[in-house]
Parts: sequence; C-alpha cells; structure tokens
Amino acid sequence: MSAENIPNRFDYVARSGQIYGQWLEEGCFDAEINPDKKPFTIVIPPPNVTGALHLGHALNNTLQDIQIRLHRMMGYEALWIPGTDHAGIATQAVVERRLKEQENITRHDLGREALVQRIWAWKDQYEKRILDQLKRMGCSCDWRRTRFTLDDQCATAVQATFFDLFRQDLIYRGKRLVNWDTFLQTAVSDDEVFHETVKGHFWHIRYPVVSPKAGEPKFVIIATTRPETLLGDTAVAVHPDPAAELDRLQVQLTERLANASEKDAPAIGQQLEQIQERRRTMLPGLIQLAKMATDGRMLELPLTGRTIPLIADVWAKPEMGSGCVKITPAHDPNDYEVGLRQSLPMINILNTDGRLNEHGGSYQGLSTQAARTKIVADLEAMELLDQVEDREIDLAHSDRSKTAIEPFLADQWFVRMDKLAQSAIDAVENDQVKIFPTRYAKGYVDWLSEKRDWPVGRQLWWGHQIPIWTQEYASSKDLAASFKLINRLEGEYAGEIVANAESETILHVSLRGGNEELVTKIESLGFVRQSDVLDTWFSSALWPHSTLGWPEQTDALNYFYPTNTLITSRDIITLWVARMVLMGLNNTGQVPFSEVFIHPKILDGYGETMSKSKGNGVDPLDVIDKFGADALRFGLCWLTTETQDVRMPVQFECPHCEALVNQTKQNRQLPRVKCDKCGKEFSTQWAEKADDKALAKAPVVSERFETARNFCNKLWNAARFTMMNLEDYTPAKIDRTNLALEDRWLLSRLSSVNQTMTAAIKKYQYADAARAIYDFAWDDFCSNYLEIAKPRMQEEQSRPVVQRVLAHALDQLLRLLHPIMPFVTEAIWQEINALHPVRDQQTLQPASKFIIKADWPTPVPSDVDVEIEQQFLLFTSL
RNA sequence: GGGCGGUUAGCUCAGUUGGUUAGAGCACCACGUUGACAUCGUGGGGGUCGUUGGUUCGAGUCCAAUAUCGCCCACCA
Repeated sequence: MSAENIPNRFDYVARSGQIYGQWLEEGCFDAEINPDKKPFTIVIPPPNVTGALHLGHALNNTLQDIQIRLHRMMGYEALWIPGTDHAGIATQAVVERRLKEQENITRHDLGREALVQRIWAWKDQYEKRILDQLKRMGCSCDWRRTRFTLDDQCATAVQATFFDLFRQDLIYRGKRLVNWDTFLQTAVSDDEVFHETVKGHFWHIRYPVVSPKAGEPKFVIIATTRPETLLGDTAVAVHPDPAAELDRLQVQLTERLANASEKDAPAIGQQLEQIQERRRTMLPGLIQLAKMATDGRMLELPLTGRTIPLIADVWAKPEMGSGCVKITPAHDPNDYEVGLRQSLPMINILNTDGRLNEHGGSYQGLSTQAARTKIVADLEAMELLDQVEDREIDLAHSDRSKTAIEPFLADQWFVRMDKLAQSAIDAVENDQVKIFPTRYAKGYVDWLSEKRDWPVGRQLWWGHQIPIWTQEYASSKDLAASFKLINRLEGEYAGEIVANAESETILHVSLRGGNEELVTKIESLGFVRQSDVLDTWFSSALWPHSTLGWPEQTDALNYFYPTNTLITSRDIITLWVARMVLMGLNNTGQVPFSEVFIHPKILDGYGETMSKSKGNGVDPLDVIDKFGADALRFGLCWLTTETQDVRMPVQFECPHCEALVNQTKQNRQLPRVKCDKCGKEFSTQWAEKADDKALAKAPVVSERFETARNFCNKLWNAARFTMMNLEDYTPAKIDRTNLALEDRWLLSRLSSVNQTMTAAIKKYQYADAARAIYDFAWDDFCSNYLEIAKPRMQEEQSRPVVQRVLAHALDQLLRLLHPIMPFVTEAIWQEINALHPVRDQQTLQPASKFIIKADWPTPVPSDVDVEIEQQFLLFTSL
C-alpha cells in the first residue's frame, strides 16, 4: 500500500484482533528456558472466576503487560503466567444463589458432587470470558502455561504443602469462634461479614450470690446485649485489682488531658471525671467482689439451675458497666480467650441452624430471637432484671445470606504462623522483597507481627478438600493398636504418611497426594477424610511456584523462579502477598518475587469503589469497543500515580444516538434509563423484565479515555505523514557533526525521553512515563519537528537528512510506545516496514518483523544536549 | 482507638531536592477546514494551591496545629 492510501484513522476494530492473531501465531508470548538470556517473570494475580473482569483488573493487567513487553524488548526472556482463581466461598455462593433464583433449590438438594459439577461449568464459562478479556486488552501472556488454582497441578502443590506443614507440626486442630452463618450453615471469614447498626437493648441482669455472707451483696449485676447467651455462661469476671486499674487509667487520662488539643480536652476531661466518680462510688464494691472471686465464691446462674464461679480476670474493665462481665466462652471471642486462660468449661448452646440445643434447657428449639424475648420475660418475672437501656448495636451480618452472624465455637484446622510469619517479616525488612510505594510495607509487617494462627478450613464444597483423614478411637488401647498399623504403613510408603494424635482418642493422618492406593487403604481402616476444604488463599499462596510445576524441580521452576515483580492492589497485601512470601520461603527456600508494586484503585465519580452490586462497574470490553484497547491502556497508565486512587466518572453510551449520559446514584441501578439527548430509553445491566430487555442495552464507558484515543489517532497520522514524505528516502548514517539545530534538538529529546521512560517504568511510575512520551510525541515530534520539517523537505539539500531523522525518530518513538500501546504501534510498524525497513540510525539494519520483538532503544548519551533543549524551548515559545 | 492517603482551574489530576509569571487533559469562549490529523490547529478566559500559625531573602513544596473526605486495622460485656 502506498502511503497516500493509508486511511486517516487507525481502524483498531479490524486491526487489533488481526495483530493479536499474528503474535499468537508467531509464538511471540511464549517464553522458553534460554541460558543465554536473563529471565523476567510475572505471575498474574489470578482473577476470581466469580464474574467478568472490570476496570480495576484492566488496570492491574495493563501495568503487568507494560513490564513484560518492556523487558521482552530489553532482551529478557519474559514470561507472564496467566490463570484464574477458584475463589472458594465467593464462587460457590454465586452459583448457589443462581440455583435458588432459577431452580429454587439449595445445595443440599443437589448434593456435593452435583453442586461441584455445576460450579465447574460456571468456572469454564467465566474463565473463558476472563481470558478473552485479557486477550482483547492485548495481554502478552504465555497462554500455554495457563493455570487454575484448582487444577491438578495446583492440587498437587497444595497437597505437598499441606503434608509438609503437617509433618513440621505447623498444622493443628483447634477450637475457634467462627462467624457462623445460620442460613448457609457455614463459617464465613471476617472479610465476608458486614456490620450494620441496629436498635437494641442493654439488659442489666442480677445473678444471685450463693449464700452471701454478712455485708456481702446479694447480687452481682452484669449487663449484656444478648441475654440469651447467659445459658452458656460459665463464669462472671471482675477485675483482680480494680483500684490499680482505675489508678492506671486516671494517670493515663491526666497525661492525655495535659497534651490534648482544645477540641479533645472536654471529652477526655469528662472521661476523667467518670473514673473519679467511680472511684468514689463503686470501688469499694469492686474490691469486695475481687476478694470474693479469689475466695472462690459461686453465683447462681438464673434459669439454668447451674452455679458458676465469680472469677478475677483482667478482661473485666472496672471503668465499664457494672465492672462485672458475664463469660460465655463458646459465643464470644473475648470470653473465649478468658475461658482458655481460666480453664473454664465451654458450653455451646446453639445448633448449626441457629436454634438452641439441649443446653438451652426449656428454651431448646427456639431461635435466638425467640429465646431472648422469653428469657427477658422470665427474668423479669423472677425480679432478676435490673434495668433496660436502649442502645444502638453494631451487629455483624453475613455478606452472602444477609442474616445475622452468630459467634459459634467450632473445630478448625490452623496453620501455626509464628515461624512462617517471621520469615515473611524478615524478607521485607532485609529488602529481599521490596514493596512500592514503600508506605505499604508497614501494614504488611504489622499484620504479620500479630502472628495470629491461620484458620484454613472452610465448610464448603468448592475447593481443595483437606488431605487429612481422621479416626476416632474408643480407648487408648485401640489407639495404640492402630498406631502400630500406621507406623507400618509409614514404613511401607516412606515419607508419604504422617500421623498426629491430637488427644488420646483421635488420630489424624495426612497423606502426600497422588497415591490413590494409599488413600483406599487408609479409608478401609476406618479413617474418614475431612469434608472441609481449604481457604482459597491457601492455594493462591503457592501461585508463584505451583504454576511453575513445584513440587517437581522442573527446569521452568529453576529458570523462571523466583519471579521478578508482583503487581496487585492494596486490599490483598496481607491476605495474599504476605502468604505468598511465607509459603514461597517454606516450600522453595526463596522469596517468590523481589518486588511488589501496589497500584491505585479505580473509583467511580463519587469516590466509591466500583462493583457489580452497585451498578457502577465498567466492562473493559465496552471501553475497548468505543475507544480501542490502546486507548484503554494508555488512559489507565496516564492515571497511575503513586499516591492517588483514580476517580473516574462513568457514563452510559446511548445505543441510539451515542450521546454519553452521566451515570448517577439515581440512575445506576435502574433497569432502563432515558437518554438526555435523544430522549429514547435504553436498558442497563439490571434489565430483567422482558420489555426492559427488549430495549437496546447501553455500554458503560468513561469519557476519560478520549484523550488517549485522540493520542492514538495523532500518532497514527504523524506516522502517515512521515510515510508520505519518505518516498525517495535512502537510509544512511546522518552526520551528527553537521546537523541543524532542530535535528540535534530532536535527537537530544529522543534520548532524554528514552531515559525518562525506561527509568519511570522500571520504578512503576507509569503516569510519568505516559506523560513523558505523550509530550514528546505530540509537542516535540508533531507540533515542532514536523512543522519545521515541512519547508525543509522542499529543499533538496536538507530533504535527505530530514527524512533520515524522521524515519529514525518515528522508529524509536514507536518502540518507546509499544509497551503501553501495543496495537497501534504494531500496525504502524508493519505499514512502514513494508515501505522502508531500514530506519534505525544506530544499526542501519532492517527492522524486525514485529515491533513486539524489536529491541528497546538505547539512549545515546552524546546526543543529549541540555543546552540545546533549553534553547529550543525558548525559540519555539517566541 | 491506631495507621495511611487526599484536599491545587467548572471536572479529573500533575507539580521531582523550597527558586522567575503554579501546569496538563476534558469542559468553556473566539477564530480557522484544498493543509498528516476537526479524534485537528491558533488564540483566550478561569486558581487568595482547605484553614491558621511558623521557618526562610523566598513556601503549593518544609514544620506545627486545625478542618474535611476516603481507605485499612483493631475494638465495641
């Protein structure tokens, strides 16, 4: 095609798919083990298969692809491993909800196997959609290596890891208070719980003292927001030394008051007065109770006929309530801690469906709500109810079922974190893993420093089933007999079976995966596999090495691991990043990556996070359809600064007239919206009714990608102009000692921008990189150099030199832009290759067939002339 | 309660170690289409840099206080 026939718009719709196909065909994304090259590896943060990707993913993956493409051009063997995450509870909940909505059945109607099958079908559908989205964005992943956190390779890694941790005694069975969803009948994690303030009451209840001595109170008063839990009380606590505690608080508050600002002072002063008031009125009573506690006095627990001890424990705060607190170890996290400390019995009063069990006595079978009403009435009748305050209560609800959470004592598997967490702290503190921006390292270290054991079991069906088999024994004699059996098995299958006896009568066996014969044998001995599955983060934690074939010492693992950088968003620094570091260290002895970049989050026009449920999410494909993938990528890159989240007002694009209709809090959840401009109605993602669905659906986009789209077009036309003026171009070295000012200036700028770009991308300063190349392309190359070149190309003497400078500059500009805008640069590259393959002044060699495989430009330090750049700036501003 | 971040033009954001007249994109106003590009060009309007105080010859930038918005963590008998 001759240059004149090139259209004046880049047809990204037609060209992008075609170019991507060429890259795939040529294996441009495939990384091979190559001892002559240094590897550069990134593993994708595997998107959840719960749904399609949104703009946040588009940002995340664009930033990774830029690194991969840059390093590929720089001569590294660049590997980007793609994949998806099974996302445990989230995916199962989505599928279960659909079952309920569309077929009105629950998972129990289907059964485990059938449900899991349904979820696999869902996974196949969304994985395909997700991978397709990544391809449309231009992501240059090595698709041959695509993994899924629940596939066989990852399962092998999970089982090997679990087995190893078990053998190291880093996995144990323990009781733990979990957030129990009584509707779904599963524990849910803290992140799956939301809090809502509801109106409630604060009931003050009298617990009679058993045979009070003279001068002693007849009752101890406790206060609670959940009176029904008294059925599970096993103690009442009072502070062991209330006088000292109040003193301490008083000193502390006095100090704070002295340093307090005018604004805070009154509140602190008030607290101080309250403490002093308590000292006067309540302290003697509390001291007496503390004495009674050490004497081992008992209280009568109303409605149960039980007596419980009055105990001394620091958990009871003398400055709060009555100074006494009821202890319900099986239904309150703090009370649980007290229960452990004080060796109190733990009485679980609930069934898994949330109704009271046999420990509820006459209240058995009632829901907690019904029991509460009845208990309060009964207490009142017995004159044990002291006073009732109205109070707002922050009540935990399950994200999934929207029902109230009951704290519930359940058996759980834990990973002991002490040693593992320390290794991950050390890795960051001694810079083996560098986190950018550096401020995020603090949260990482703080979280790990708590070294809280990791509860890894989930009462789900979708996930890696825990590779532990348990057998209960009637007596320790039976146990001893089986121990022998196990020991024998261990000898027979050396290194593949490890047994722990949790107590005298329960034995747990963990098997290394992949031996069906052994599993059969163990099960024939009466061992039953744990039905729980592992927390989804367990398999994600292995991602950087499991994707490369660990536990096999594969060549790929040896070559590509540790990976170079991990690019992710800040909300999973602890959940995911920290755990990858500690698991990587445990399994391979090496950190999983040397750098972590935490990128901003994309918010909507109101500063709210985008989500499907709010209706403010944006499908990257909508943006790609309207503006092109390059515009999407450049636009996101342009916005990626170190400190700020990205606020992005969102519009519906009217399918009738293409006008952009602002998305507002009012219209974003409507099934149909009327266009401001043409007045016609269109449907949205919420359309369900037939007449709504019949309307044309509006894509959701943001006009903030216009700048980037225009930039693509500018680049396209600059290239077009250049090509139109290269007809009689002859490649040759330009004589740098005899150049016009504007030529020297452009070459200087080119090398400066090259340096800036390379440094900025390597430091994850994406916005700086985008701005540098945008300014260079638009202002320097187009507005200045091309305009000056026009008259110079009419002169015979200067024409050849200008052509060579132009060809070279465009060539280098395309390369510099390629990591950010891969499609348009590849399209231009191929057009110009067909006409003038030799452009690069440094080599004077024909350009590579694809720009994706071209060398990253090397700055020419001798070309950089700060003085000329400044002079020229003055010259053009005149 | 602890930690982190933001506050600069109508909107969304830059502003490096303090240094002339605080920038960009979008939006707005005027003019321009035989021009590589109207997804463009030329010109223009618009900012007491949240507030107060301090350091300095000089503060958007450094320090202190304060207001306000947002995020994370902990806690809430």
